[in-house]
Amino acid sequence: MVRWEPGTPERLQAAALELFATRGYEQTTAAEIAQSVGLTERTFFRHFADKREVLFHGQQLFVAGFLEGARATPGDAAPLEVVRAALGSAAGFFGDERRPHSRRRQTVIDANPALQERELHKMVGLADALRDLLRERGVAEPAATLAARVGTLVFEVSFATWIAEGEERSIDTIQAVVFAELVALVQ
Amino acid sequence: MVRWEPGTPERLQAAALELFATRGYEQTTAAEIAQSVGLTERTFFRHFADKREVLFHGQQLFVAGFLEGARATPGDAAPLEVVRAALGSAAGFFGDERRPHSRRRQTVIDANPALQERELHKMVGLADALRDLLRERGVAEPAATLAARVGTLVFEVSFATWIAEGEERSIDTIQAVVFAELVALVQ
DNA sequence: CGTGATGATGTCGGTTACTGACATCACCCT
DNA sequence: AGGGTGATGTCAGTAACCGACATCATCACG
Repeated sequence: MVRWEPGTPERLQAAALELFATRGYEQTTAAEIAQSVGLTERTFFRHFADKREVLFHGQQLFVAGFLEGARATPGDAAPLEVVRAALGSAAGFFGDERRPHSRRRQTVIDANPALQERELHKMVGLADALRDLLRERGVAEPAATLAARVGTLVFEVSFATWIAEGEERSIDTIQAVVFAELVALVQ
Repeated sequence: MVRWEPGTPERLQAAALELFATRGYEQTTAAEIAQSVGLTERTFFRHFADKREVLFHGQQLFVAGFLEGARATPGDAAPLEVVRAALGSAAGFFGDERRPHSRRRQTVIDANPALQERELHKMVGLADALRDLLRERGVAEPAATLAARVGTLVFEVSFATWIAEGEERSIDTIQAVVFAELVALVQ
């Protein structure tokens, strides 16, 4: 018999998603989320810097994968090749079994500007990390920033498509299409 | 003698920028901003939906100009030409006389994640409006979203460069360079 | 010239997000 | 057995907001 159930942040996250999806984000208090898993509000805020963060726990894995893909590329690869590698490696985190959960989560985010702001900020944070990686490889500005931001843009658009009702293609496939569209656009 | 001084939001904005720049954003309360121009906290929140918004008052002019430039383009122009026109027209709002103020404001934003989130959200809102305009002109997805987001990306990067210490080129000039870099990147 | 509508503001009370300080208490190591 | 550790609880406080109601110069209109 353990003193505390393990996986506290995960249980809080699951409870939060459930409550946000049913009652709505603003109609759910942090205290309610905590109580629904037998904890107090204070404990909630020990695990998450703020109420929004509860929906973003676990993203480090995705971010790490994204950057790992970029890093695994040869040191003299063209910026857009590094970006492509990052996208490919990130796609590994979005298998078909994850689609329903991602859909549910995204529905909550799309309904709340406060959560959208946080999501955008995370994406730009990821782009900034990729930009730094490109700079270390000698890519100058503004090319490094442009390449990195284009990478997260392609991901965002692809993810939104992957999530869409009725969509069945893998995110890999979608990313390839979106990337091709972008290249075709810029001529 | 008028009952209320006119330009209440503008006075609040000026006071807020001053206080944010000196004391810091989080160390400044909405009540303090209001008091510094002889008003109450409640009045502050009647003019701004939240504390962050005070720094974004007046952006409608920029947004309107951006979209106006896009709309002024022939109906069969290529997506990227529409985007280019939007950028050119937006540049009109950033003359040299505005540079010191923009710098000061951006310093405050760059120092506060909460303000960065809001700024990003505004940019994506602008991209969404441009995307809708492109869709009305028959541009399909994901090209419409990609073109629109690329437009705000070029603006963001150009603006950041324009703001940089020692930079003296006009934002027009910078935008042309950034745009060219982006085209060169995507080959 | 009175009067009632108007609109920006003030006042007040309440909720909720978040924080610091301190207490608790099962577990683990020695 | 006993002290250290780490996650949690408790409590009090600050500040961002919001709803409801009061105030009061101005102004249109009769």
